[in-house]
Amino acid sequence: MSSTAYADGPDPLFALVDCNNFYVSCERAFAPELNGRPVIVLSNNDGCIVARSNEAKALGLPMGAPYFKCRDLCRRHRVRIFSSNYPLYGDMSRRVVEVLHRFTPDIEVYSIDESFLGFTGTRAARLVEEGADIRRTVEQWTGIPVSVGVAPTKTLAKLANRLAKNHPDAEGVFDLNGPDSRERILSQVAVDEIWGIGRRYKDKLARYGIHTAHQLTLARDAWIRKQLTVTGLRLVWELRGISCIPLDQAPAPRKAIARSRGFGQPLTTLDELREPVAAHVASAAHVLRRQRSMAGCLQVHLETSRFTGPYYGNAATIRPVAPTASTPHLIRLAHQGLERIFKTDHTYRRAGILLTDISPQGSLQLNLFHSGYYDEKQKKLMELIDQVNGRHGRHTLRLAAEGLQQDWRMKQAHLSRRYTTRWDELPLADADRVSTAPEADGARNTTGATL
DNA sequence: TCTGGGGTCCTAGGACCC
DNA sequence: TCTGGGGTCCTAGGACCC
Repeated sequence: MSSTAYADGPDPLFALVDCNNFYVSCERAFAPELNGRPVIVLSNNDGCIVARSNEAKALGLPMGAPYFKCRDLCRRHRVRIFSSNYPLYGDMSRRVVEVLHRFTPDIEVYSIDESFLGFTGTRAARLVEEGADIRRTVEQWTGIPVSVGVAPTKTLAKLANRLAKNHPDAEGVFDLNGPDSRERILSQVAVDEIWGIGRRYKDKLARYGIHTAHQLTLARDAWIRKQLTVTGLRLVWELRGISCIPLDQAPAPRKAIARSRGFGQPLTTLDELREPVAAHVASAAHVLRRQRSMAGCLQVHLETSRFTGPYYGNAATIRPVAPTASTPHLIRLAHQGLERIFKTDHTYRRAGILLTDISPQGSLQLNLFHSGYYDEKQKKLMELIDQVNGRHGRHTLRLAAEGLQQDWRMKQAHLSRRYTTRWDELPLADADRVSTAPEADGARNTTGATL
């Protein structure tokens, strides 16, 4: 991109807005007594640490660590523990994006807690001031603190955002727009802090004596292309200040939709396994229909524990006669696959499904000899189910195959309320003090477990 | 006892064809 | 004796992201 395309002002700029410790901040937004205390959020099944407050980071609790290995440390320091509450985080994320839309229409929602914003023309010139404004507004309106990185490319904006978080005097906004200071800053950034450079590439680059972002920008293009593929070359150009990765405002439909989860307790029989497999299919098929697609291929997989005992894992691939988006059809196929790979005398810990060969609905080549697996009648039925569940909650209508007991459901011992998406779990305002609603349901904690 | 889940893109190599 | 060359499609695996 060159300035000639924007004759009325400076080059376009990107701002990356990233929520600080997002899941922890969501919990804090409804339980202010958690401010200033160490807080962590656990992955599904309360397995690993996936979010930490700054106080928890300071205690040395590592990201991604298995919770059971940190339990003692958490207990000693009275760390507040939460199970992942995705309905809450998803809704808070939507609110943050809504606020961002007040600042620019050019937004790429990159993940649940990050968005790229695009600015051109004269507004780009005062983007640092605007960044401070964005920060104030989002925090005031949603309760979520964010950091803002400003730069001429998305890769540099990612880096600027990291600096905004780590530099105390940055006050949450960091500008990597000036080419002069950039060289000095990049020579203090380790290569694996760059978006797109992971551990493998870090090791590889270290073998050639490249340790900092600045050193990487000095490497020869042909060499980079060979070592890091075209993706890496693009990234290095971006570090040099040349924008190669455009704002992606309308993400393409998914090419694969996966659902897989460890069970809350091990399962051993085929009958028990049918239920989670059916539930995974129902969930993936819902996403499939939401993007108006059909799947031409389905995989089922099944595993014992990777950590204890002899490992067994297997997968089956099944193709419907024609692509379909019908939950009952897909469940039938998944169960066929499950029967093929199931073996007795194993304790299974995880099952999953994968939908691939995804095509848009309506593109089906009609076969004269059958009416197609996803005909109008099927489609109407599925749309009705999706509508009801959209209005009254995800699990209002479900197929018998998904089971009622659902003993395999994941462990969530420290779940907070769904403050923003359930009427019966709303926070209550009590005189001049906002508190959480009294315990209405024994299975849910108001503010997580106290250890 | 207890170790997450869901994606994308790129490349190399094999099969097959002319 | 002498054993081409190029294209396409598919898959597995590697690397990365949050």
